[in-house]
Amino acid sequence: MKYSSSKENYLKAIFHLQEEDGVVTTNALANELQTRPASVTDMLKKLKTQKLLLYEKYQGFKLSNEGKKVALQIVRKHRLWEFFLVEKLHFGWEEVHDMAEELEHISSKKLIDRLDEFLGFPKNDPHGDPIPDSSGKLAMKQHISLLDIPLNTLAEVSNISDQSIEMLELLKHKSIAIGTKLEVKRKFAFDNSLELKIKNQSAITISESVAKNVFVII
Amino acid sequence: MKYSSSKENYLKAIFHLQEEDGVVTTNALANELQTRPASVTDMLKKLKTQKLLLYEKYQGFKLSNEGKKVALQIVRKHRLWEFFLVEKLHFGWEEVHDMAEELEHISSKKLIDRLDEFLGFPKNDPHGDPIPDSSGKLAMKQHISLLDIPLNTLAEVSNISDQSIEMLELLKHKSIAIGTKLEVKRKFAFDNSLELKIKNQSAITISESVAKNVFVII
DNA sequence: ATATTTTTTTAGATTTGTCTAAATTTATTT
DNA sequence: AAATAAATTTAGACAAATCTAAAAAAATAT
Repeated sequence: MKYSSSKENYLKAIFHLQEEDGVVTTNALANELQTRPASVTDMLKKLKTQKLLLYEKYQGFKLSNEGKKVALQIVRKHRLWEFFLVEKLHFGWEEVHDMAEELEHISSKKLIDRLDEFLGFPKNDPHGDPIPDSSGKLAMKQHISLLDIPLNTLAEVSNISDQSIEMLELLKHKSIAIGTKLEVKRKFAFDNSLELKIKNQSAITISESVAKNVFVII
Repeated sequence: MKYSSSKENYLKAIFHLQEEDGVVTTNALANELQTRPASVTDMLKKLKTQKLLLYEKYQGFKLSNEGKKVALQIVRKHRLWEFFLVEKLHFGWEEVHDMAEELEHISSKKLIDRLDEFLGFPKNDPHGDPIPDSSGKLAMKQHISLLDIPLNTLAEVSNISDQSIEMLELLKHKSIAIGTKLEVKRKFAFDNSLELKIKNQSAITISESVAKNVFVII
């Protein structure tokens, strides 16, 4: 079955919001997709007709199994293309998102499976997010917030949950990226700010609000 | 400026028909795009409004300079993606067309220039068609002797330099004519004879003295 | 528990690209 | 040169995805 780019975008957005907040609302979805609530309602009805969504008006909605399957294939495509753009075409991981938004709608499954093979079956995309396998299975791995790791323990940045331009700009300035190895040296109780040490660099400080969006594996 | 996939398809189709036949007709274009003449007329008006096409009703049409420029960028994208699919993802050159039809509408110019670089600035796509450079310049097809083309590369017979009755009789027997598409499968060092494969036919052998008079474009 | 606010949905319009059927223009025949 | 045929265009309709404005339902506050 093939779906329009627009439908695919809805499915992906619902999938992400569902993961994050458990429940998805019409307004939240409209906000995520930069559109109007009325447009969302229109599309929800279409997705229901195609059995991609379980939806009763005013009663909320969530993806059907089929809808989840389609969403995972799009997530897979998005993340593999991002990996390709960074690893092979040498883009920075902060500039690939928009290109991947387009590439994720290329339909051929054979193409994406070949791309996966060409890239060496990567487990995570350049932002640290896991890449679903060919059958759509998503490996869960535990990302821990910087706030929750013990002092003086080497940790590797695996994921940035807030990927706003502003956040990325700040992290770039502090030399923090996916894969950066660091240790938390001090925690200040007053404002929950952290002092970090990155190998071969001088100590830096980040606020609680930044730290809670930086996830690591230890 | 960004154009819809549909507009891009029209521009590309007009470009190709223009190359081939000099003049393009509404019917020919409808046939090429598998659509109806009425739909073509509708689109021609839109393309004119956007100054991509010079068009006066009932008087025929052709691409403006701007339209040609856009068409060449799409051709560039199509051929680079085909090259990528064959060289990097190991698809056969006969199975990549539909995928490239989708990929050619990915908008980022930076992406396609990086891809070009990644691929080593190839001059021709897997079908032998020339790839426009970053500025949209299209290298003129050169006529090369069959003796000088690489193995397993699709070539189209463009010229026969010796047009004696004897030569033409021989070529007729071998089913070789202007426009015939073939590949050189083997070169025998002993007598420089060649083994050729024409689509849908069994392999044939020709001598060096015949081959040097058959020119092709790749 | 009623009033108010917020969220969601409906009704009707708009844009893009397509279609069919009919009209018009151009080309071809006799 | 008039008649016929072919090519092209117009008129009016439709589907997909979106929008605005208004109505309906649910949530919240007094």
